[in-house]
Amino acid sequence: MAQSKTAKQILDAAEALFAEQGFIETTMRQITKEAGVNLAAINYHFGSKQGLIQSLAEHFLKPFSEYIEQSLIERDALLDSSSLKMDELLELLMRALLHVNQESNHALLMFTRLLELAYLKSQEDLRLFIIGRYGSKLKPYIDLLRKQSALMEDDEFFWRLHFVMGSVIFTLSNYNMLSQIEKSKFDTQAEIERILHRMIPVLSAGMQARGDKLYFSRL
Amino acid sequence: MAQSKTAKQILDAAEALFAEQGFIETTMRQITKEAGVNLAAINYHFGSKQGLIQSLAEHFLKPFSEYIEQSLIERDALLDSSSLKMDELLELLMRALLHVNQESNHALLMFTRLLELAYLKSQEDLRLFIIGRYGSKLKPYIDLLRKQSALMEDDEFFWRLHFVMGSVIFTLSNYNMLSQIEKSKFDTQAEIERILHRMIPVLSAGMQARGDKLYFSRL
DNA sequence: TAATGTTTTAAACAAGTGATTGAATTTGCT
DNA sequence: AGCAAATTCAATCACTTGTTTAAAACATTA
Repeated sequence: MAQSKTAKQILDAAEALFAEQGFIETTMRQITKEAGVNLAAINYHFGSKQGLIQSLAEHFLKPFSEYIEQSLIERDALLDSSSLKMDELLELLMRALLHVNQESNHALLMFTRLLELAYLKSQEDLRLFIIGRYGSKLKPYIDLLRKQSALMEDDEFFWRLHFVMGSVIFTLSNYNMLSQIEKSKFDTQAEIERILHRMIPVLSAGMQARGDKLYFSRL
Repeated sequence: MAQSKTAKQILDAAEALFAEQGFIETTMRQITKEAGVNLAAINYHFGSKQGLIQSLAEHFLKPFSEYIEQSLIERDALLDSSSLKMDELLELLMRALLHVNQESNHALLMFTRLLELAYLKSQEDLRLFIIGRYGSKLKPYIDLLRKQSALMEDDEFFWRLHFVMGSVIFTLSNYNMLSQIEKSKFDTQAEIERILHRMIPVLSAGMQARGDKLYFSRL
């Protein structure tokens, strides 16, 4: 058996709690209580709390990056670099995110928490782990995104990627809390889909916008 | 007794540490050690750690919102709602952020941590405190932003504001860490200024982008 | 069945957290 | 100066964190 019953229960409980509260805020006692297992089970099966997080990280990042890789191959985007326009590239990204979310309805938030942890918090370990493991897999996609963006220098593109990531991560992180306040939980999956789609024309316009040199001298 | 020497030292140390590490990650022992005061001083002068955070919150949010209020008055934007175009509104926002940063070079990051805490973490107390205290002051600015955006429904605008906030918060949160890695700390203030200005055309295009009818039948 | 390896359990550990106390000290005022 | 209020201080409290331990229970297999 590749994965014991207890380990599976821990992963499920941790996924839900991490997605809802974040990694640091979630304690091992919460996880094990929710999972109905002993406190020591996490250390026994995953070595440490960090080990549990990394285990979950692979679980979500792998299908995500593979989905993007596969999509690019299917659509021959790697041969013809102009076959996919900006809107289509972004929609592909959104589809990849939703694909991750199909495994469980917490997956997307878990995924977001991971990036949040890797980029917002000073968690250099996890950050390097993610980049080293999935950076090369995602590079072709980034390259395509670059080609469909407005003409700009490397550092300008670098920062625009941050703007895009910020929008996605921030919005999805917030969605959880906002949905509780608005109590419009009738159809979470469809609602997330709608928000992600709202981003496409906005981010597309942003990436294609001409960088205005006027501002650099004005302030 | 407007502010004792000890309280001032605590505020300075807390500002630097909070900006660098975040609120939860920074302990009272770190702050008091850095400030060269006794551990109990925080509770004596601010009641609690949360009291210290709220005190700092006011210290930064007040000049920020007042700067925006004042700028709108000076430029007669409240009388003529079309006097300021989208780019100018966003530049005004960036100027307000930089204005806050003039008091100290940690101010902008502190400011960002505050919004991060209020929006990303489930800190309902601070969230309501901020909205209740500064929401009404910033409403005129939001209204102007709305008027200069593409025609859209309320919820669409609501989410686009999130996209913008996400870009700003995420990018500024990241800047601190990235600048350490790139060790290009030659001129922090100018570098932040450059990044903020990079956002203007991107965010401007995003807010003015037409919502794609393919995804929404309502608009 | 008996022995062996694996898993679960309750309890405790070590290290941290923010908050509180009461005595010592400093300060401000008449 | 002297007294009262304000402030500082070391010590400690009550509590939480992730982790470890060693015995108990379970599972597997020879």
